[in-house]
Amino acid sequence: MPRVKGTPFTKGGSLSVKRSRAARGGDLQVSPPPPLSSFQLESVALFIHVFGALSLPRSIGEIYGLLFSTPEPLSLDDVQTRLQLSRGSASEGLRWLRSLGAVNQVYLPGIRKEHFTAETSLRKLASGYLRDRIDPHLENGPNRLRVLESSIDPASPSAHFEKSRLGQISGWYKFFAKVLPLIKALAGKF
Amino acid sequence: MPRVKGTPFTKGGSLSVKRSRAARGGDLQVSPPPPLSSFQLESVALFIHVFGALSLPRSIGEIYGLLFSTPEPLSLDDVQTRLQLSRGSASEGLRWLRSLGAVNQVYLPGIRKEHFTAETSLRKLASGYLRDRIDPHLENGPNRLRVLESSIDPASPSAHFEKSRLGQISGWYKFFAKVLPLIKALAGKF
DNA sequence: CAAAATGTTCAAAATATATTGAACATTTTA
DNA sequence: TAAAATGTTCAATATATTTTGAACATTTTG
Repeated sequence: MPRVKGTPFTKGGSLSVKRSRAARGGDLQVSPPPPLSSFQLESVALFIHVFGALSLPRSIGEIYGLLFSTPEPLSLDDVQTRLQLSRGSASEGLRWLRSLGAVNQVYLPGIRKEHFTAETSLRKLASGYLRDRIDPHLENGPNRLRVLESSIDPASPSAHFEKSRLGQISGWYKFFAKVLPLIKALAGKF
Repeated sequence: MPRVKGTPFTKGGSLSVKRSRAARGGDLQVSPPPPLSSFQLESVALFIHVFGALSLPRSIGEIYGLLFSTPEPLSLDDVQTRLQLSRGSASEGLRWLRSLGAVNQVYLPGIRKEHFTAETSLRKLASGYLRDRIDPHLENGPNRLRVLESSIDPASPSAHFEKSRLGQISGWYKFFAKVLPLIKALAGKF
């Protein structure tokens, strides 16, 4: 069930002479956006849910779900029309997914528009996500540890306690340094 | 740097005769909330960041950071006063952390108020987080797979493609079923 | 080159989430 | 039992994030 909310009507409306972007471009048949198959609908719902679990916006889930459930590569306009998203959302969502490596660009000979397909290799998905959303935090780790350490006054009575906490955190970083590569490696087998 | 925003003054103010909640309770000295040490300040900043990476609210990070960096158990009022949080945030934040297992209740003999300390065992932290925020999604997995499968029309020309996608997803679930216990096990060593 | 097609950006609006604080519930004390 | 202490809840408000859409930039076509 994509797009329950949305803005059902715009102010400009029928006054405008030049056709809307959506009405102009893309597929040959114009007005009625091709309805989604039930497999597509279910996939979109599933990925809205999955991406939501990672606190990612609904539109991202919708776009990935659509591409995942569609055999042919789709263009920006296809995505926008079929999901009834705004141009901006479709563009930024696709860009985000691309930068993560969750969506691949496909060049179709003789066709202007860029087309996209879903990347389904778990290895690529996982490593993209970890690279973009987890690793950066870990890279700052040593820095943060140093700052924290320098905030300890060795003369203070709590210095001993604070040092033990510092040790704690540094252990956590080591854990992540060990476990992340392991996850990436395992993901390669799926 | 906790609480940059916040509401610095209230309307009722000095008219009210009965002392404010904060002024009444808790520590012996009344008005000036005990200032945080620099180690505490840095810890709060660190955990706001860490929890933020998991898209969790700032107040949760503040509370955990304070408890983490404080040797003595703190009461709800202590937390509220030192972080300048609202009563509701402190209460709900502590409850959330408790339910996750990230905060332990401590009963101090002869003292009414409940007191809390930070749980620092990575095993407990990780398994609490996974149990509350990840496992539930995986448990729905088989269900979701079944729904998705039943949305495939075997007669349709895309049935073959859709079945392969279904297989893909079921592989992903298997990956998680394999990797999560592994993470929990490894966390035990840190 | 001008017009059309395509893609991106970003300020404003819509939506979602977190925080506040006062009312309420419960327990303890005297 | 009444008053005080403690803790929770939740409607209202504040804050943050997402979405929209029209303006803009860039590329391609004729």
